[in-house]
Amino acid sequence: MEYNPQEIEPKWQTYWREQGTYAVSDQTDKPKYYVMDMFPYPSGAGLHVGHPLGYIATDIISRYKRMKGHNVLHPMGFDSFGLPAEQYAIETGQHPALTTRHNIETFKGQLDRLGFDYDWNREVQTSDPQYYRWTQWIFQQIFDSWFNLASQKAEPIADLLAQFEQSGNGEVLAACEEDTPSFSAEEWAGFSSTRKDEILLKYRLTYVADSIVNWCPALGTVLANDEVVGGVSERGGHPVERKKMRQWMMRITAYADRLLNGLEDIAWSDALKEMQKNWIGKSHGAELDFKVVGKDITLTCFTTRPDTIYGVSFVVIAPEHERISQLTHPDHKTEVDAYVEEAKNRSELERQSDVKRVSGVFTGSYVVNPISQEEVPLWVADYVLAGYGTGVVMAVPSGDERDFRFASHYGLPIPPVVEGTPLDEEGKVMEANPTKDGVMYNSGFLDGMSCREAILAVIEKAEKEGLGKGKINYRLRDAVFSRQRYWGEPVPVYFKEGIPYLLPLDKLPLELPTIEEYKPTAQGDPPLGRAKDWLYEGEHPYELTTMPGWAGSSWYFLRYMDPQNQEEFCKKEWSDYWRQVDLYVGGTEHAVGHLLYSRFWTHFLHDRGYIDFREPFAKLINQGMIQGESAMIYRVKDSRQFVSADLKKDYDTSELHILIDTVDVDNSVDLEKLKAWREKEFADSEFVPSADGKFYAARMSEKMSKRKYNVVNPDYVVEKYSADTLRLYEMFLGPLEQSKPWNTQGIDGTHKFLKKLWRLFYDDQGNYLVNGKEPKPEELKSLHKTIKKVNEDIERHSFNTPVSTFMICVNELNGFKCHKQAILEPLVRLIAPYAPHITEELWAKMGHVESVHVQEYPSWNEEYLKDDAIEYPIMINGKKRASISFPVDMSQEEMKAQVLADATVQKWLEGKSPKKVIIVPKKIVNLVV
RNA sequence: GCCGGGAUGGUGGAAUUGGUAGACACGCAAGACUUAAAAUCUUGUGACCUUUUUGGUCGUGUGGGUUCAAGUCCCACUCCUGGUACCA
Repeated sequence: MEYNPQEIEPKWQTYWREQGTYAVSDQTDKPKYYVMDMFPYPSGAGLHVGHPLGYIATDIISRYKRMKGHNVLHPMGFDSFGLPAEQYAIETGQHPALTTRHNIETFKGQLDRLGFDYDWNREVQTSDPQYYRWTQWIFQQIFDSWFNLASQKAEPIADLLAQFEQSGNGEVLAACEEDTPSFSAEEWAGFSSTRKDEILLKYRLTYVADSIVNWCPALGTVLANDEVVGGVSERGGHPVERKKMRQWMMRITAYADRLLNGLEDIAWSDALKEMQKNWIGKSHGAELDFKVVGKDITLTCFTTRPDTIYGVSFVVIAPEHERISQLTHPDHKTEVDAYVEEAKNRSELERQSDVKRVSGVFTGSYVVNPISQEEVPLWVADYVLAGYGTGVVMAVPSGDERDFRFASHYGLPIPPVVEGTPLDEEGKVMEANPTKDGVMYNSGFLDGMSCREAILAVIEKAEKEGLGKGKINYRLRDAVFSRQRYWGEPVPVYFKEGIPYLLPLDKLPLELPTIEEYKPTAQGDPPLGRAKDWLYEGEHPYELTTMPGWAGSSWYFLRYMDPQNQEEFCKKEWSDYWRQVDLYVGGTEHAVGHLLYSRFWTHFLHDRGYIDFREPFAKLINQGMIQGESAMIYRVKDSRQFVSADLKKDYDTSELHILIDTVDVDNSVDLEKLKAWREKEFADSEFVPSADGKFYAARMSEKMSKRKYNVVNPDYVVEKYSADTLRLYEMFLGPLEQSKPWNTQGIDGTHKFLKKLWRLFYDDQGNYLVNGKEPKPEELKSLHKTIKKVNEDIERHSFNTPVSTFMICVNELNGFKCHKQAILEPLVRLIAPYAPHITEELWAKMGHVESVHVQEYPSWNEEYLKDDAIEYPIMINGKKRASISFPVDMSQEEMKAQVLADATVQKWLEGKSPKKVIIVPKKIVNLVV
């Protein structure tokens, strides 16, 4: 009887399903453990070998913790709203729900074949109305809340309303829109109800506003900042424009400080915390008011360096600034208008690609430095961003590199104000000095102060004289919550006189309407504009945009706790039991998107009392990407000729990805296979081979992608080897966090290990070898050494090292010819989390009825690991010269005496006596002569 | 530019607190079994030197330093990689 995974793996998968082996129990006396993967988007391409990496790790932890006596929640679901299904729908007319359902079936089939212990009864799908009903419900709670800056938390809008009625909004400290008017209780009482609702909307945590958004014409929708990478869309790489649109927004900025401080309570990598910190971008500084000469306008500038106020030689305003036309002197109108127009037409990509270009125009106006009273010119330039700070910057060319470049280019003065700024012989500033280490000069009352003192002095003076104030600024923007798409959650509101109102609770879920076509309407409305009677109570229009992809994924970890609940999004009893996710595993691509948004929603739900904790994910591991191996061949430009990779330097060539399967291990291409793969393309091509007659391709590691023909599907590995082999191999490949290329070169090693494990139970003739003999000390030692190391390694989340440890143990037991039940039983339990199928089979062969996966995980006994004696290497001046065995309980003095008396040591000492003898217990003896 | 992470044999990687660097696996080589191949098993495998050796020298990206002892700690640099950027 031999190891036959094709037979045993499906057998046990069926058994687990039928027996409900992994059903999550409701017994709450056990300690809980919640381990979760980032749920996948069910793409049409199915699972590739990169997906399971994290899934295998959480599966191992899940099985390990269960065997350790925990009640484990290890769920899986699908982030099933998204663009690809909709694009496919536009092309084929097929409803995205159908495509999605089909893809999910494929995914689940593939996942099951790898033997994961998910309890599918707890599956969630974000596109399921029974799920998005609660996404809509949470949206409504956010709509029904405002952020109280005094208490630093979200509170019900009714409380705010009560305050307005009692004392107006003069005393209210709230995160709200900047154009919110102030009013007294009497004024409030006099407002129409529409006016009241309009004002309340400015306070809500989700609100409608005209804002500048990232518009992607190719995708026909807006994108969040984290969905735009380097000026193009993250998905598809299409150009993105800045456009002003009326949008739903989420007031995540109110939570900026909370999200920043919360990072201290969670075990995430420094790299990831750093990314979130940078994204939030907190900076301390001041806002200073510059009066415009001859006009009744004040421009407020944000600066982190108020100390350099005497170095201001001009002020710059962003071309998108609203008041530019008022600020432009009639003599300069033509130039300014032309500049503003040009800036508007530049795409984000263009703007970012020539960052070094200096451009700007003088407005003809002057502003007054509030501290020095000096008049300085006001310029317009696109290096100032409208979206950050106030859109106006006080330029200090001696202290800021960009200001310096601008001043040099346009011949503006560059007065130095901090000692240590590099000057030439004539006393001119040679380059900007952005450091804060120095003493002020040329700076009026600040002279002689350090930068840090001067910063405080300027803020103090500005606040006393009403010229400005200390200010903290954030890079974080409010999140755009509207997508001009069909395949997303409908927003559960209707509009009356242009003001949004919440749909009554009993009308949830507001389901997606059926439409004929998924394109935008002829008028440019989103696809929902095509829906007939998309009206509340037959007259009030519903919202036409849908929620973004991150809505459903921001709270899904809560739904797993109570997935079938029809009354609540999650019963508090269950969120109180399961609480935070103890271990969350997923890719780093969600560092500032999903991981920030779901922290935001979790903080919010906590504020409103729905859950008892603020942070969703206590520990997070970013698994590395498994890269695919691509193969490239080289076509001579404008010809049908291809040249072998080693000859490409002699030609002008272009690169072409080919199917990786057509390339042999030595990189030579099987031309017959290649032609069969793409008959039309290669049939009459000419292939110029290398000197040895073979035609070579080049290989490269890059992200797996359908377009690069380098996708490796796990099903293939499961068929050729086994699911257990794949699981072990993906772990064995290296540390979980590390990115690594997929290659199957070493996969034989892990497969061989499973066969060796099997051979401890059966010989080649199929005889059952396991016996009940007493184990020998060396066998017990080998086993317990292994148990100890594996336990410790899993506890510190090192998933690769236990595989090696298993291999060493099995090799040793084979060497001992040990087939003893007393040794093999714990061994099988030990390996079970890594290789669930083979261990289940072997466990059953040993006569057990109950699954190995509900057994206790083995723990070690130090007794078996004790050594009578330990061998110490003896080093003389850093060189190993001898090796002596000492009993464990021997004193250091005795050891020292023995070392010095040893014949070999004496020979090396050549009669000299050592200056120092260092004995490190259980490690080493070092003699210094 | 700024902020992270990293660099160890032919390859993937191990070394947990500073204590015999290279575990384990792949690959390669030799051998056993076989008519043969596959599979399996055994042995060897960092480099160089040497008069065989149980010998010597060098060796964890580069150059310095601390230490009895450095892949590990400190300083400077090179390269790779992830993030991010006219953020004032």
